[in-house]
Amino acid sequence: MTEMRQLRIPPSLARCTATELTRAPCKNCGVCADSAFGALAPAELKMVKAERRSCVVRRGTTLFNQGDEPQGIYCLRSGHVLLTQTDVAGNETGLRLVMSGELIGFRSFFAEEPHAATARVLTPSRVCLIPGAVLWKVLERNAALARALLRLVARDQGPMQAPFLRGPWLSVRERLVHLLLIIRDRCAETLPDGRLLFDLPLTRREIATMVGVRPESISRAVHDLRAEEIATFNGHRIIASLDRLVAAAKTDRPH
Amino acid sequence: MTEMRQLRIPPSLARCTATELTRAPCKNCGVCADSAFGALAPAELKMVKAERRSCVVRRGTTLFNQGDEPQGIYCLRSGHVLLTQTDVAGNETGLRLVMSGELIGFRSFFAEEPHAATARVLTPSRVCLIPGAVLWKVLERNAALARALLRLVARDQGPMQAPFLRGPWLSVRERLVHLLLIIRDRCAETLPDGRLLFDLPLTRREIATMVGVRPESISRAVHDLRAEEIATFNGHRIIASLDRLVAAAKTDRPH
DNA sequence: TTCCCGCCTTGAGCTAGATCAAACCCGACT
DNA sequence: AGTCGGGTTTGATCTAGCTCAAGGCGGGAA
Repeated sequence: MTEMRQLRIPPSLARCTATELTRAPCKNCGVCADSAFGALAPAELKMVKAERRSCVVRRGTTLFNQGDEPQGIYCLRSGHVLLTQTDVAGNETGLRLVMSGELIGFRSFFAEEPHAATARVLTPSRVCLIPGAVLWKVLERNAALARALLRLVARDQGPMQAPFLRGPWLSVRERLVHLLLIIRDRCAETLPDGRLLFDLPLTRREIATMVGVRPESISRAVHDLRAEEIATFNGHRIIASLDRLVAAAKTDRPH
Repeated sequence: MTEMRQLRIPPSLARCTATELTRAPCKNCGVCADSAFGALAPAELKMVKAERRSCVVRRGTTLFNQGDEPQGIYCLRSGHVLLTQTDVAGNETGLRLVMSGELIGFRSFFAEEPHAATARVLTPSRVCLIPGAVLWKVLERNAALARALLRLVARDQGPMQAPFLRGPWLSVRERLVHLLLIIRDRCAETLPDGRLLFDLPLTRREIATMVGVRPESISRAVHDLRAEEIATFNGHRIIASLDRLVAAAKTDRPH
């Protein structure tokens, strides 16, 4: 318990059982080098590596909750995380589906505001927390990192937040198709027969938050897509034909 | 004409008539000091002031179009600008209503991508363009500016882009009410009798893009709001009672 | 002045998706 | 095995907002 506080693990993680909150040394991790932190000089990278802490979390854990004060930036070394925002009436909106290798929580951190979203773990994940203090220290003297982070934050309003995905212009079926196309390059693998395999344990409710409709509507849309042999949803396996997805999208995704 | 090219005025501005494209010296302008550029040292501020150029543009002018390559950051010294995004099918979405004193175009500039939106002038405006080269030069050595700009960009996904404003959860009437509440503190003045006055020449169509519905629906919602004595829309004048707006919003705006 | 074009308003119908409800499936727990 | 609870499916109904269409208003140009 004392150790956990030392690690600056956010309170929401304190619920984790001992087995999943393994302290991991975080050696030889290339993830950070691939992300915006590629701009770091070796000495600076060493500073970051020395300070950051990693842990393993299971599905359902929240890395942080809407309203929490940011403590730093999270780096998702493996697994999947869903960022959602809930309004006062309790309506949940999916903002971003985070894949392994991506950073989490940086927007609120740099906005210097409480987290505007909740980060919930979808699949067993290994997560690093890079404390804010180190970040500011390194930023102080590395202009290239500043530029890389500005680019990261500026590009954050990704495709999943594209207004056209939620506007009244697309049917539920089209929105679902667009969603698959949007996350395709980051989380789908191509099967030998050319079809796409998405391995994500998304509930109907979670999908619904991402395209702004009700879960029942997703059920019906899924049914339609199967009937038209465009895509099948079996548990956490989604298998789809790229050609038919593109055809069903009708209007190409912009930008 | 040669002078205009010297000024690095974007091509979309080249359409302006001579009278509105006045070259203004941009002296004694406090706007930049109030914005993120407050982090600048006097010498750096002088660099920026030396390089930037200002011009006066009329309603309908576009500062830049979706797809254009960013040339720098615009500073709106006076007037109003609407940022919109259009998808391949021609559906327009209003992203941000820019008020005087605010910066424009910084997101795409720092994303180092073509502009994702079009900036259209709503009321006669005076605009400064701060060329990208100066920005990078100053950023190189001023970590405080980097932090301020990170904050600016991170906070950019403002309330108008809040998902709850477009989701299926709010009626058109409620969305319109929320829109007024959202822009209130930045563009409404309080009349002697306590009511709010918004002085903005917004067409029904422009309002519709901001809340993601059809112009006809706005017409009907406006009619309702007048009937219920919540707000009146006369040309470019919107007069509303704050109390009744808040009551009509039902669910308080989150965050 | 007249014409014209774009914006606004209002009406009438239609339809996609929300809403409510029932039944089913399945894994976790006792 | 039995129970329980959450997720899913499917049906029936309802309604808000889209769509199309017609008419009015107003400002700018010839």
